[in-house]
Amino acid sequence: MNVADVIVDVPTMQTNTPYSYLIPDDLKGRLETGMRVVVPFGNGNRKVEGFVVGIGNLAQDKTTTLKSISSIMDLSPVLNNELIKLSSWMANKTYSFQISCLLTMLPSVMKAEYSSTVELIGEIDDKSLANRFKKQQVIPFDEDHFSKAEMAKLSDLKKRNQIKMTYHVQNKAKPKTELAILNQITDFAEVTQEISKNATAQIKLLKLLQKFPDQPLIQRKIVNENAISISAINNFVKKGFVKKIRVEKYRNPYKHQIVLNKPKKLNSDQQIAVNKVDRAIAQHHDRVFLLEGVTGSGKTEVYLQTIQHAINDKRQALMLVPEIALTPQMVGRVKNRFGSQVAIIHSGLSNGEKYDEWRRINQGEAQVVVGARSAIFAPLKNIGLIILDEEHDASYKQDDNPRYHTRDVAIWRAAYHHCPVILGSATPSLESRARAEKGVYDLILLPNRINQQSLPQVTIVDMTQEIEKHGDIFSTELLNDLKQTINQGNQVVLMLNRRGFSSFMLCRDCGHVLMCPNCDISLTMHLDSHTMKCHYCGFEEAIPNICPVCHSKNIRYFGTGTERAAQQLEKLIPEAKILRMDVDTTKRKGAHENILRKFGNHEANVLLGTQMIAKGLDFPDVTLVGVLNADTGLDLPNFRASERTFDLLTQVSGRAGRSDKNGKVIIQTFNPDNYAIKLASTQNYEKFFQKEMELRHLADYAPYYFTIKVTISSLSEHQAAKEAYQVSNYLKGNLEKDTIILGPTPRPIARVKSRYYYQIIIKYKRDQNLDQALKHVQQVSQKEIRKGLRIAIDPEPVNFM
DNA sequence: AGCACGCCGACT
DNA sequence: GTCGGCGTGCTC
Repeated sequence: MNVADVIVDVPTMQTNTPYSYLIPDDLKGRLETGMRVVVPFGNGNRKVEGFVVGIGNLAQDKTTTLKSISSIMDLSPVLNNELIKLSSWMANKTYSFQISCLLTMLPSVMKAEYSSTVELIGEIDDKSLANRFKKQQVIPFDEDHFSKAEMAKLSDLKKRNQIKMTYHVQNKAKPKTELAILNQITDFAEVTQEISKNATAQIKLLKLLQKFPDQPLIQRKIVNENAISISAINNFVKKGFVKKIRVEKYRNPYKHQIVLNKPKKLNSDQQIAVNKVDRAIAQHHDRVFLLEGVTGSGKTEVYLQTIQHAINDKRQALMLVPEIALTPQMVGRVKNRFGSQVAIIHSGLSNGEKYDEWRRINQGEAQVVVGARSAIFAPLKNIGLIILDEEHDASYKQDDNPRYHTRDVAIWRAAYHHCPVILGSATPSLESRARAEKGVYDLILLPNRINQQSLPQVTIVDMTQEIEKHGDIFSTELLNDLKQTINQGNQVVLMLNRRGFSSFMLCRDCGHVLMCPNCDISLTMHLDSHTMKCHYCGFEEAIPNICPVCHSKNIRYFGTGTERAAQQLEKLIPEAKILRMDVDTTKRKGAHENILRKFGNHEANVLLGTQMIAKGLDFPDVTLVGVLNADTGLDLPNFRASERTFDLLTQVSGRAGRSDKNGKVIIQTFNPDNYAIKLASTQNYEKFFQKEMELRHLADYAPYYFTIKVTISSLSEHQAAKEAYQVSNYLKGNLEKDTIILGPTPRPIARVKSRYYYQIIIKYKRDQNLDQALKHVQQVSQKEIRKGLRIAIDPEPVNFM
């Protein structure tokens, strides 16, 4: 056991494989698989972080001389075998580097920080450079801190050994540690002879060591629990019988004095669902259940009770929710049921807090983990149940490398742990629902709202008939209902899926539309910040008074965002007290909770927001929901546009009438006959599913075909286009005949952050050559990649912009 | 990624 | 003639 296989933190195609390192004697016995290490890599004395993925003996046929591991970064492993296996599966499945997968599975503080220093050894004649070394011989090396001439001088000095570069790998993850001792004795009989008979403390310590010869013993515990003094321990250190080391300090699992909520009584549908899942938990069966329940049907109670069963079975539960549904309301329900056994991972935690929570889970102190996408990698060791709430939600797909889908990872982990998965939704993804149809998943229906509440009454308002009357935002019907609801003391949720005040500026004289200088997208006006903003790259500039092209004063702003809607509504209904909730008002930490708390306390009667208000909110006094423009998602260049619209409308409608009061929903649209809008108004998922399946079948899209999006981008449009055609030609020549290749085409928003994007869509049912062809593409384009080209391979993309 | 090696153009 | 530009290969 003298060699460790290490995945190094060098994310490239060529280094995407384990490298072998010798384990130096002083690290033997301490190094374990799953630990992070610092290793030398490449020329000079460059050091990088790496993950030990295996320990073994040096293969006989290895002729290369191996380098040695420099140091260990962790006191105990941060990865178990399951997660190491998962990372390699994931890398393969998402066409990404294993190191990227490993790093996304862990809290961000585990990614090392790199820096380097230069030490002056000889003399330098260069004046400016000599100045830098005036105060000290060792200075930090930062490439853009030195001029080009100085850099040249430095590399020259280095060649002549006049300076020395040192590379540092900083570990940002600093768990609390405490002193422990590690046994060094091999022959206990011999040592026993050596110790004087009246040294009682030493004899006691020796016996303790003999009992646990291989594990570190915590000094504090030896002193407190065995009544052995520190001086006896230090004596042993002097004699070389033990070595002092630092080990991670384990938190005391605190017992929370919290009144736990009792399980609620289930209706018969819920009971059937719970029973089915329970059976799978008990039988260690990795079954996938699709729990399809209308909004308000009590899915959460099913989750909570099945989680309880996993715990009763001495196993753990993992519950995933979309980030925006991770509201205090939802978290509260889980915490109140399971108390201190719950770990919550949400975006509001600082990196340090996330690390603490992660360690708690890793130490086995949490039995239930709740979190958004990345929580699927929680280091639970004995999972009995995995839940994906709102399984259709787009946020479950990671939009950059590694482009994994949480659902796939969940199913992989469930298979590993032999436990069931619940995919819950009122509007399942077509893929999941189709799988349930085929019997791959087990379909469980919750067709009724709990307590026999009726679904809210939904009215579709045709805005093409309304536009003349009140500007273009509020229809007469919605205004009347708003007034009525507010006067009755009830509350309203209004959704407008567009941020800002106006979505674009148009010059009436020359037709110029103000665009982002870095992206092919118009700038949105924000009154809050008095700027024109780009929603893609964050560019901001002052709001112009005149057209920047023809200098005409005749400029107008079009398109309505949440800001303008709020302003208009204040004018139209003065008694409306409005809370606005969108990316702009929730940026600050805790702002999200704040807004919802205020709304819950009736400090406002209208909650106006973007799609982030559609999910999970449960306010009993909301009796009216208004969708100001149901069309925003419909014309996106995405084959899931209808699905998204149906989902969004169904979700937001579900916010109305959740207690004993009846709810009403008004959907304003310019496409009153659109099937997604019509069917959402009756919450008819089944019919929508049938209709959408027909269309997907006709257009050869999911779930009938798998999709892969290949995006080629570069700062040079020419390079991107050229390479895109080369890639597409290669694929056309190497994929099977019934695989469909669309493109290359410029992406719908062809330029973002000054990069030009081309994309190719591959649609296939089964293609044996696909994997190899795509890997070939990644391999072959290395040259272009060096010149700034990027190739992103995205299996089952959710975003086409 | 980061470094060395090696091959070509523009300069004291 | 040499210096240094960048294209290419390699890292246990």
